[in-house]
Amino acid sequence: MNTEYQDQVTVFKAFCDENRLQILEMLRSGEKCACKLQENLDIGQSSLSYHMKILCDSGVVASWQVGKWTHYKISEQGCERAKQMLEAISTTNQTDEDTNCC
Amino acid sequence: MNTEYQDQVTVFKAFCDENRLQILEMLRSGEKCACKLQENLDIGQSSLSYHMKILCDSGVVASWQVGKWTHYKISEQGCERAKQMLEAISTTNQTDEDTNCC
DNA sequence: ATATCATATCGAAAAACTTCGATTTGAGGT
DNA sequence: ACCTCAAATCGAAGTTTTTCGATATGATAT
Repeated sequence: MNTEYQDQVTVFKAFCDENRLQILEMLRSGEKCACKLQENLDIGQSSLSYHMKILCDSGVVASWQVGKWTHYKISEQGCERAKQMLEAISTTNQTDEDTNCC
Repeated sequence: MNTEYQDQVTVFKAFCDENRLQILEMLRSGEKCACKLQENLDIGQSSLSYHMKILCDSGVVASWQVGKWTHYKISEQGCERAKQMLEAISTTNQTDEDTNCC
């Protein structure tokens, strides 16, 4: 039961940090490699790597290697999954509108 | 610049905790008062109150008083706002697809 | 093979989040 | 006015997240 929600936590955690949101905004304009992302952020290299891992784990960002460099882009598929999750969470299914407890 | 993202963090934080996701699932079937929510959760009264505050601050949940009791329900408006945010975050606007740095 | 460079990982410190029990607040009931 | 009960707030403890500097890994170039 608890593990059921763990998936959703992993996804939405992507959007719960200002640095990650800034990274996502940068990726909106097209794929980027880590060094490019680093330029506009006020964090160290290891911190960026940490955030990119969280973003990739969420599925919202995809990465691939090109030589020494790691490239990142927004994953359409991952975003679609996030949207579906949000839709599922927020859609009411009024089964007991009348069952008031107090 | 930082405050721009703070809004989004506040919204998505609602979905980043298993207890809060469980609360949201309970609210999907209709409005509930705190005591009803408490029954199905393994946390104390003050912790529930803490989570409800985060949910209400996000806008995803709305609350109102009925006598001594506080009632909660999913806010259609708040959910719509969250969806729009997610849409905005994940929609690519390919302005520099060619600008590869490395 | 050695050196170099980009990124990932590690370990520890700092910051933020979550939890609890105790107290406060605020609405009703007597 | 006083008591009771539901929920909010407080302060402290426990847990998780984020950060950094140092080191490891892995690919390329010399």
